[in-house]
Amino acid sequence: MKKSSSKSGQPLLSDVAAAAGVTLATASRALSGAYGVHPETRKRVVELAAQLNYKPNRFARGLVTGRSNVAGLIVSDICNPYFAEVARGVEDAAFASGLDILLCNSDQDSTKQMRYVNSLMEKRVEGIIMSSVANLTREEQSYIAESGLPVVLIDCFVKRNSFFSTVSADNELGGELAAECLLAHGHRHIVHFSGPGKHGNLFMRASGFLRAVRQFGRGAEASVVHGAHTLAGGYEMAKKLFHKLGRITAISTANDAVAFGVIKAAIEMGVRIPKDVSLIGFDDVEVAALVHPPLTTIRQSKHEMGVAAIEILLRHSASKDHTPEHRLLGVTLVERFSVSTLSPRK
Amino acid sequence: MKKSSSKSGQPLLSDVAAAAGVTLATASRALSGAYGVHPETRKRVVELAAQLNYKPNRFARGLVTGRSNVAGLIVSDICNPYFAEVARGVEDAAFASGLDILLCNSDQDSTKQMRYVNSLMEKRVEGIIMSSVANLTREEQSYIAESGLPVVLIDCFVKRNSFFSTVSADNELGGELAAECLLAHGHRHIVHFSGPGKHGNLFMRASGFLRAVRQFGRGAEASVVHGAHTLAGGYEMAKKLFHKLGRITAISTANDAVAFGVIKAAIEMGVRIPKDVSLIGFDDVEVAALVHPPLTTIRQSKHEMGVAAIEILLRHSASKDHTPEHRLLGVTLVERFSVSTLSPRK
DNA sequence: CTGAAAGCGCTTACAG
DNA sequence: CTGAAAGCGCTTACAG
Repeated sequence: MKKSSSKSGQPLLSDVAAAAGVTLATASRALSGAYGVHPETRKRVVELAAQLNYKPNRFARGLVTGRSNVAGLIVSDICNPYFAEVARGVEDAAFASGLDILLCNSDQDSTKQMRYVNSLMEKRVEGIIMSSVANLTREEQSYIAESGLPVVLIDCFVKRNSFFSTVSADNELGGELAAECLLAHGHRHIVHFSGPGKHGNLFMRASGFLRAVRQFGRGAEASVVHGAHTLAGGYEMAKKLFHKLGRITAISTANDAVAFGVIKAAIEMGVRIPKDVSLIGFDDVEVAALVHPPLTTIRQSKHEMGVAAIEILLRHSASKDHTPEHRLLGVTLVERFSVSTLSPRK
Repeated sequence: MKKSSSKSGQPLLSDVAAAAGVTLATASRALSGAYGVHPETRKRVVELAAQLNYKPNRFARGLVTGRSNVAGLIVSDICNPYFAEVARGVEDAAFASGLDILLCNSDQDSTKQMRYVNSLMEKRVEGIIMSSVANLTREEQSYIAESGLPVVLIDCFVKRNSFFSTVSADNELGGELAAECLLAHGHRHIVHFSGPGKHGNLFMRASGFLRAVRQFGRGAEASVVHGAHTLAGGYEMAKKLFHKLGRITAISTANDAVAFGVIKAAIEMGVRIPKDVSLIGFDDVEVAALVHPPLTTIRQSKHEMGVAAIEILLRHSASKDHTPEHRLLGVTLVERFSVSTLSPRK
């Protein structure tokens, strides 16, 4: 007697039920671990399923349960080590809970991002984690919020956000720490390379930075330059600056990627760090310790942030209560060799 | 009249059909772009669907079509920039074709990897792309092959592979290029830091390397050290080596991550690169240009490899012919500042 | 503890 | 060009 199976050739639950001499219902219950199945029966079904290489069709299951066991993760660009580390945290926590992750690169492009959001909704994901995404318009926010899908934003400030959970580093404090470090080393003419004007969390870093200079700088001067918050952006900003450094002795950057761009420009133009200018980054990405020179920077807990995001997502997808939850994670200064000490009266 | 909708609150195709005054079948055809729908009708249906925020339930569609429009991507660790760049290529090509990507980190752990494979199969993915995965046993290979799922391996050598498509860099040539570079700079006592013994593509690099030394080295000596092919592995191997450098003047590594580990150890132990030892990597990851010193390395086309993998995957998932296809991509030497020239008779 | 049956929300022959 | 109906492969009340 030939075994019946789907047109795809895959064995079906009915195949294992038949083999075990029970009905579909019992086979289903045995496999799902539900109560009310005789241990013997369960054992037989489970064994047969394994033997036949039975794989439940998730479409069918999803159609009735409404659950996908998949979460969406939208990052700007997985090639940026910062996002890679966050993604790893997300993925580790997800794996531990039996969730799979759909990866999306937005490139900070809001059209692309909304295409992904819609695609994720069609796939009935359990929720969406967005890390430093393109700015959502008010309409997009409510569009997503109304869908009822749990959303958690990682290190992504949204104005008047009443919809989404967030997990962030303490960006303002980080900015302050960076400023204090530079000040403590005697720098009094400082530039902060920030992201594009409206980028929320980078704005927090800049404002923490400026506030600390104003507060503790005893007249030290700090200015902010806006650019892309990428390696390329840092490269551009640094090229321009290096042509006329003037009295500037130190650069603080919105993130390590920008700092790497500064380093690249410095190598090309023969500017020595930290002899000619000091440099401090933000993120403490793994390679920060390996660049030339090893980068002094502000560390944030990227892996933990990913893990926290999954925790919140899971809690929300399990209940109907989606009250936003906000988590703020600490930051610390890690000193390496890109900041030099200036003699008091330069 | 209240609109009927699913228990999840999402509007259904029947809602838009009703609103448009047509049947389910027509609504479905209008939305799917199939032939045989009056333009006017289609227009009406499409507009209503948009207006109602209708999102097709992919479970239902998948159940009948058998297609998911999702591909699986298994990498060792997305935090390794090499995999991040490959993943980006995969993702870009996938996005262009309307495919979504399920990201899996195997950590080179074959249990974890097989758990992922099974999970991907249950989700009826269009195929699986594996990048430098844990070694598959013969049984695992046929298990996967028998499932009929298209698989493409990226830069991952499998012994006597008759099942899976592959896209690889020309690893042997890369090894040769690295050796020739070192030889040309006068080095005659060289160590190659390879991965764990059995790792296929790294083995190719090592053997290309050794062959070139033998062939063109006029008596130069090269030895191979095996370790983890990660930053940590490179760090370990370098620490050990730096304690007794002996006559060694150059190190070649299986990949850039290992080279970064060597750099880390060098910084810690006060070994100067390239003054005390020269160093050449493999991959040409973005940050290779930024480390201390900027790394001379072998470039492979990571993004292109990801794109090629999706191309093959798509072709195979569209037809029933899964004849394995093999693609070999070129490599080039990129010289930076981590290799110094030795005087002839050291 | 097990079975018979309905139903999840679509797509797709088959008629007309 | 459109409709009525079957069916994709499961899970889950509802009975027994």
